[in-house]
Amino acid sequence: MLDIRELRRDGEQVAARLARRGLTFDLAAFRALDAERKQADMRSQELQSQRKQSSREVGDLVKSGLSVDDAKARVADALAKIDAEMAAEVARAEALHQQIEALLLGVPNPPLDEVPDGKGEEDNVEVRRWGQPRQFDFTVRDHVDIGASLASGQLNFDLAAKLSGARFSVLTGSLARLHRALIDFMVDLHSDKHGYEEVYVPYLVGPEALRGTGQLPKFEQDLFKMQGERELYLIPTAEVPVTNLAANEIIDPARLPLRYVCHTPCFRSEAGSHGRDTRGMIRQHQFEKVELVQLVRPEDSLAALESLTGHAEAVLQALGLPYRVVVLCTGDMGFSSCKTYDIEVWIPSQNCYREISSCSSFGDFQSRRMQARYRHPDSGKPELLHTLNGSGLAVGRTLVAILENYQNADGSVTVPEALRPYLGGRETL
RNA sequence: GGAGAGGUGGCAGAGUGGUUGAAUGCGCACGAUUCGAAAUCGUGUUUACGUUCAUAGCGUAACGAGGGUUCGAAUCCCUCCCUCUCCGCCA
Repeated sequence: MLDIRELRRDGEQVAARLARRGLTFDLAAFRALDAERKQADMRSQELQSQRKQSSREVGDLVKSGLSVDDAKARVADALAKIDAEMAAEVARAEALHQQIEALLLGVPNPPLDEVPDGKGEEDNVEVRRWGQPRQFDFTVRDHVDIGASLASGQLNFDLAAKLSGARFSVLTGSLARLHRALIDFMVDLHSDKHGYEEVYVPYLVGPEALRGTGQLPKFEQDLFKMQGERELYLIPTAEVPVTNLAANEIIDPARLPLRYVCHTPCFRSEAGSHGRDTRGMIRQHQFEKVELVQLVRPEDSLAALESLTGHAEAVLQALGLPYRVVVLCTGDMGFSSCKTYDIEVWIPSQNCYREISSCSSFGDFQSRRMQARYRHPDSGKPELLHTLNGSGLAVGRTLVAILENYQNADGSVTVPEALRPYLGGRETL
C-alpha cells in the first residue's frame, strides 16, 4: 500500500513513479477526498471531545451529591445539540477513511528508480547468463514426450484429467521420486547453506493474509476459494502465509533479518491465461514450490534482493541447468513488487529461457498492509519492515528443465549429480 | 461433537458502570549510589489516527473482533473468532 503521508507530501512524485507502470493516479481526486476526510475528521473528533466532556460532567455532578436524573438534565441540552450532528459526522468520516483505504489498496507499488521502463515481457533487461545450453546430436523431445515414455516412471496428464480436469498432472515411479527429491534438495540447500529457517505453514488462509501480501482485493479471480461458512482460500504461493507470520507484529531488531524457507503446494486458477502453455506441466492449477522469504530492515532490502536471487540461482547451478537473470521492466512487474528479478531456465524443446523463479523486493508495500514492523533501535519506535521473497525454485518447472536438459538419445534421463543422494544413488531415469 | 473456563499493556496479574490507556509486580530504559557490579532509590516505559516543521504539545480512538444498552462500558447484553480443561471421535 502506498504511504498516504508521502502521497500528501509529494503526490506529484508518487504519481510520476506510478506513471512508469502505465498507471494514471488521479491526484486531484485523491486530494479532494483527503481534504473532505480532514474536515470530517476534525469536526467529528471535536464533537466526540465535547460529548466526552458532558459525560464527565454527569459523573462529577453525581459524585458531588446530585441525583443521576438531575445531573442528566443539566447536560441534556448540550448533548442534544451534539447528538444532532455527531452520528452523521462520525459516519461520514468513517466512510471517507474506507474510501481512501479502498483506493490505496488498489494501487500497485511504485517501481524503484533503477527499474527499466517498458510495456511488457519483451522490455525486460537481461542481467547475466550462467551455463551453456547443451548441443544435442539427436532430435530434442519435450518433457511431455519424455515423461510419457520413460521406463522407470511416468508423467501422465490423462490420469490427472480424469480426476481433476485440465492443468493437473500425475507423476509415478521415479518421476514422483525425483519430484520429491527436488523439494528435499532445495530445502536442505537453503536451510543448511544459505541460513534460512525452515517453516511449515497452513495451505488455507483467510482474506486478511491475502490482503497483506497484495493478492486481495484486486486479484481474487486468480485464487481458489473454499466453500463453507469460513472465508478461506488455497494459497497461491507460500509467500502469503510465510510473510504474514510477521503481520501485526513488532519484531525485536535483534532477530532481523528473518529468513524463511518453506515448501508448499501452490494453487492458482490461472484465470486470464487460458491459451498459454496448455501442453505439459509448465502452467498448472497445482504445483509445488520452495519459497524464500526475508523480512529485513529497510536499509538492507536492496542487498537482500541480490543475495536472495543468488540463493535461488545456486539451486540451478548445483543442478547444472543453464539460466539467465532478467530484471523485469515497469510494465511486467507484479502488483506488490518494487523490483523483481526473474530467473529463467533453458528449456531445450522451446529453444528459449522460461521463468523458473521470481525474486522481488516489496519495500514497505506489504508490511504497511499487514503492519509488519520492528522496533527501531535509535528512535525506539515501531517502523515498517521491508519484505522480499523469491522462488527457490518452482519444483514442477525444475523437473521439466531436468527432463529436457538431461535427456539422452536412448530416451533415458541422466540424474544431475547433486540429486543422486536423494534418489538412492540412482544415475539415470 | 458434548460439558465447562477464559481472552486486559513486553510478561504476570488487578479491575463488574464514572475522569482507568488502565493498580501492582516483573522486565526494560535513563539517572542517582558504587572503583565497578549486585542490591537499593528516583524517573520513565502501548499503539493507531488526526493536527503540526516536529518522533514537541494538543485532540480522538483502542482492554480478542464486530454490534447493542447507557449521559458514560475493560466492566452489562448479543454474534463471531481464538485459547485452555474434561469426555467422545480421529490421521
